Amino acid sequence: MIKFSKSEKIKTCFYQIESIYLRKRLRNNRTLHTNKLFQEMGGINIKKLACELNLSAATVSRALRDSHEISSETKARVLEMAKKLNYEPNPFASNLRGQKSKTIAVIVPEIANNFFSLAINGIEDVARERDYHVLIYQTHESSEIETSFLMRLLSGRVDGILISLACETVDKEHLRKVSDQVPVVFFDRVHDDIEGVKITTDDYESAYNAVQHLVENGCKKIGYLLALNTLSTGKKRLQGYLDALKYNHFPDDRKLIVESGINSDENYALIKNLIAEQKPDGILSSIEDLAMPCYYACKELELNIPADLKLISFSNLAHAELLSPSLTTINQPAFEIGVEAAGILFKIFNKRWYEPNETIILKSNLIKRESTRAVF
Amino acid sequence: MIKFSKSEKIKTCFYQIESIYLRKRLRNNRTLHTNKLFQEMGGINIKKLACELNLSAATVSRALRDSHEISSETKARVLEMAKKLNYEPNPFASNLRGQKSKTIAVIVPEIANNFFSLAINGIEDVARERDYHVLIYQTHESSEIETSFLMRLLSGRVDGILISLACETVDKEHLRKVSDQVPVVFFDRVHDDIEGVKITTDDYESAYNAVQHLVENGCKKIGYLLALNTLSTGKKRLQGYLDALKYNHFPDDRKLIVESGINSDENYALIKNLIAEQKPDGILSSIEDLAMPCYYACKELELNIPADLKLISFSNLAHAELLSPSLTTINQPAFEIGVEAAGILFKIFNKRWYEPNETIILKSNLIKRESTRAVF
DNA sequence: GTGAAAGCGCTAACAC
DNA sequence: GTGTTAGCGCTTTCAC
Repeated sequence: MIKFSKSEKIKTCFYQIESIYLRKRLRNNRTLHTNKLFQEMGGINIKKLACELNLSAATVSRALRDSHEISSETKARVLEMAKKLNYEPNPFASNLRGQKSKTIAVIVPEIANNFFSLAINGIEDVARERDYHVLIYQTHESSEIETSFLMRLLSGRVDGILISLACETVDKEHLRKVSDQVPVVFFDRVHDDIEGVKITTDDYESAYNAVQHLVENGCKKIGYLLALNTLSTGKKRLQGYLDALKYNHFPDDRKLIVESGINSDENYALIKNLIAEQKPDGILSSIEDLAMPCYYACKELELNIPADLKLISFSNLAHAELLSPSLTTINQPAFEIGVEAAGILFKIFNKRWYEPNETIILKSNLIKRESTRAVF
Repeated sequence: MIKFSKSEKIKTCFYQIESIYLRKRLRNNRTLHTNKLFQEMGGINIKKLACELNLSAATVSRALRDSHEISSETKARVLEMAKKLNYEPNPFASNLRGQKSKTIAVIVPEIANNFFSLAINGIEDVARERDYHVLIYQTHESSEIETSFLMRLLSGRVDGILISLACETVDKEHLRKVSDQVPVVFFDRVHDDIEGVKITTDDYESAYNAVQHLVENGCKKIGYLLALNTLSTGKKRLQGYLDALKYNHFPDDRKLIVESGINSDENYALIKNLIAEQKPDGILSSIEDLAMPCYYACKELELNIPADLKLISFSNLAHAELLSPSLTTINQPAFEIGVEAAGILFKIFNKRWYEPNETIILKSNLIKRESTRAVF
């Protein structure tokens, strides 16, 4: 038996692989695949690993997946060599074979948003625990982009999808088509009339309680900054506001409701106009982005928060405490929503989820601060 | 010639595929791959598409890639049918074949951070333009997690990597190994002694100018909240601070430098201690997370910002303006960094980048606000 | 201009 | 306990 030194062994392995190709090339009289030889020389794959160990690829594959058919001695050898050569199985090959991608997709309107980045944080944590990969897509609130992402994900690229819908969403048909083919879990921004598992917060109750909080602290005329109204999420917040007004026998004055415009300049103008014209003494904002302009508008109109106007907003601002004045917020458990949504997706993968149309509702937190303090 | 209705045609196609498998199964006397038939009936693939069009898979493939060999009439037919059947090529198959994944990875310490979420926003925008997918990983500042992500990406899962290093990073060896095999672009949190393309901001100048700004507004004793000091990014900020002190003939007092601790409670204690004991009249914070505790500490120590203590911080807080008092910030162009980093990665892909060791420096913006206002 | 067939790297089925 | 082989869906090479 001839003994090889390590480097000689590697060379031998390379020549062995090369000769296979050369033989085939001669046999078929074909040109070699453009960069095949280069690839063979470059990356380390299961064949080379097997060659190095004088084993078959199948055995190596089994050893790496800790199959019971393989002797523990062989397993140890394989694992050691795999580590030494930094071998990582090619995911595309195994995915193609096993029809599993070990990847989930997260589709959100914007990443650079306190709520969504916290939710993604939660999702990524859960995914990492399970050695899953996370693809991120942002729709910028465009239904068209959203649909195109969904269509691109139909091809088996991901095992499941977590989605928070764009405001503009109308195309429910596409959503249904997708969720027929790949598990989808909706979070926060949902549509009640689309079937599926949904994780939301108690939007109705939160809005209702927010109004109650304003009333208790002396508000008589409460405005509402409306957003997400194409989604169930937004509709519930609005309904909570309206029902709370009714409960307090406040008139239902639509002029007190401002609907978010097309950009932040327009929003600012609309909000300033609301405050100047209608003179509300309290405002509930259904999203954080509409609460900030209130601060600026009050500054410009020389109104004092909370003396002249009390403000409360759905928000995941980390530093609401440090605003001037500190902002009373309805704090959604964004991280937990991400964890929960991802957790359910994995349960679906493992066939441990039996409620294809369940809605899980997490509780938001009303954090009372300066902006709604009673002033006598 | 027999004509089929559409549904009959589909059935025929299915039976045709089924019969292929059944024949093989008989021939080989093997059991059918577990879920093969189900798969065949489920997803739409190139074979079924081809079958539907009475073409070969090869022709369909070429038509979809707009090859010049295919007649425009055929192309049109294929495209139409592909659209009708919602056909999306299986990415794992094409990736396996073409050794391209159309995917990039982004590795950051934390997603839920204004700077990183903005950078990811920029990256995602560029990726979407090019029909690339974006994988997200967060290291939570752990070098171990970072290395394990990098190793998992060695297998060809991604065409390139964008990374902002964890503070804890020490394992430069692994980084080198990875960047030998797959293009890597570093952004913001970089190590000068690792080779590679880097996108950073003018950290040294920013810190230097921040100190100058404090001095100009009357500060005589300026503290520094130190972070990222294991990285070049942090070292440059510190050096900027130190050099500016020297320029102003301020003593180089290490007691004025507080190094970020292991958690936010410890940070708060350290910072409060610095302010109480050393009584600085100005503080430069090298990261946003250390600036916020200053507000709380001043509140507790009954010190006024900016009268007793002026504060300036590296930060991408959207609402620095609304803090009380509004915070003077060194604003990094986070979105642009993301765009730039992704842009360079794509240039590398297209072999249009020839500077494997270049550092691109974008300018940060000093935004002067209340927290550093001169008080006389 | 189109079809047949090989092969990307891996793993399941079967053989021994 | 290990080796051989086929095939995941796609693209490319060669044949016509």
